[in-house]
Amino acid sequence: MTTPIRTLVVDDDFRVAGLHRDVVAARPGFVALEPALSVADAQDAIRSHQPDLLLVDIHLPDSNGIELVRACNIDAFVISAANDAPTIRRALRAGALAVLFKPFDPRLLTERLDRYARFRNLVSGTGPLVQDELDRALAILNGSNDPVTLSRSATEKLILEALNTDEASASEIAELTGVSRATAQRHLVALAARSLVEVRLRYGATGRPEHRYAAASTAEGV
Amino acid sequence: MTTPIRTLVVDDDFRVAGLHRDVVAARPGFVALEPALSVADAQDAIRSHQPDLLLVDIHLPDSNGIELVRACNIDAFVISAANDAPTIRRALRAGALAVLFKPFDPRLLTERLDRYARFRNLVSGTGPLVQDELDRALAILNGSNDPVTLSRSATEKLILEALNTDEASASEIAELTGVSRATAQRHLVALAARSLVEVRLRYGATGRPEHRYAAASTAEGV
DNA sequence: CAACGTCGAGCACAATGCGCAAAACTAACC
DNA sequence: GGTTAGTTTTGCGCATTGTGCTCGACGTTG
Repeated sequence: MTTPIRTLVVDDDFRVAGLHRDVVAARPGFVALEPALSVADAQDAIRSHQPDLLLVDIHLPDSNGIELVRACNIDAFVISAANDAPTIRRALRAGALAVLFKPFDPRLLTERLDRYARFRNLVSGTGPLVQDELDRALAILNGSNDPVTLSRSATEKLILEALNTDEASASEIAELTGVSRATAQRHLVALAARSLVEVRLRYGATGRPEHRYAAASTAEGV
Repeated sequence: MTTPIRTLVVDDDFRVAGLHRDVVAARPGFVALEPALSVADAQDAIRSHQPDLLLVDIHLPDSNGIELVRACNIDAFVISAANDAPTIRRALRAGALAVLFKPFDPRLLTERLDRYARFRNLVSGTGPLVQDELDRALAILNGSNDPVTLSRSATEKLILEALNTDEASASEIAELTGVSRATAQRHLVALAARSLVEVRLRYGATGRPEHRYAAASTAEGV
């Protein structure tokens, strides 16, 4: 497979769109088109550039990303801040090959892109497929073969849940979760490094400034 | 799962439609509607009966089965005599949850129906899904051939009995049962993957958090 | 017979908690 | 203003515990 996969990000949040475009651009075998910030932009870009893959946010200013996916005969991932089951079912029925819940670790997108590339390699021809080949391709896209190295560890999940929508220090999270302060801090620092958590410093008391952590607001702003 | 999955077969070949309807009708948890022989028939049946799942042949006399799948917000399998890769890609982009190549062994349809039922069970709620849950549901639908049988080996039975109503670590279960710690853990992990066992992490001691296992509560029977 | 699945032993290493030193702040003092 | 002391928080190295994996043995099945 020598032809790069042209990928169009469709998201009205300029910063998120840029982040996802950068993830795509960094992937060997992929070419990232300039993101589209609306369905109308996306349709223009689709006409101009014939992308092979769309990364479409559900909530777009002028329409619904799911309808865009349904209407175009292009492979697509749906990206969603909404994670209610009915929305997800609608996305799958519209033809989404994957659904990713914001905010997600960029490595999850990377992994899904790689899976898609392998899937695409198997179904990209013009000749006949046999059932086994198709099943294998779909298993690559959706299978559970890979160990859950890219999903959040149990402790990470616990810490993110403890954060909820509040801001907290590492000590407070430690008390809420039962892990030690040092462990909570280690995880929070790592999550911040991956942009899943935002950090703010609190001054005014004696001693070092306290790091306050909050869940990343990229999803909440949608 | 108490509500049967109403399933509509859409195929212009009366005999094949009847065959597939019979496969569906024979499946516990499924109700087969009277097959539709054209897209127009199908649209009538969809309005009258609100099917949960369509089995749609691509080649229909008055239109294209893929367009029917695309246009309706209903879970669908596509059944196809055509097995060229471009057609398959179109079907997947239209939202087909599975693609089956005619002629196929009825056991393949049976297996795919069962997978769909389990997938549906996981995504049928109205509440939020997390990424892991969605991924697991899709893996069930399309994953490699994990025979997630409900039968239990002797060792599994032994371990479940040792769990009883208590919470225990793999080491503790190993001592109670006489199997090795690694084997106990293997089985407990597999049981957890099948939602028969619940896992909780215990923090506070030096060293990795300890996985504590408990028999799944009866809430899983919903 | 070969193939396959399960098990146990042993090992590497992942992930935790502890203890402590350093960093970084505020308040007090000169 | 600058300097120092006290305090709080961070960050790190180390020891410990638990997990996950490999590989060979063994029993079962075709």
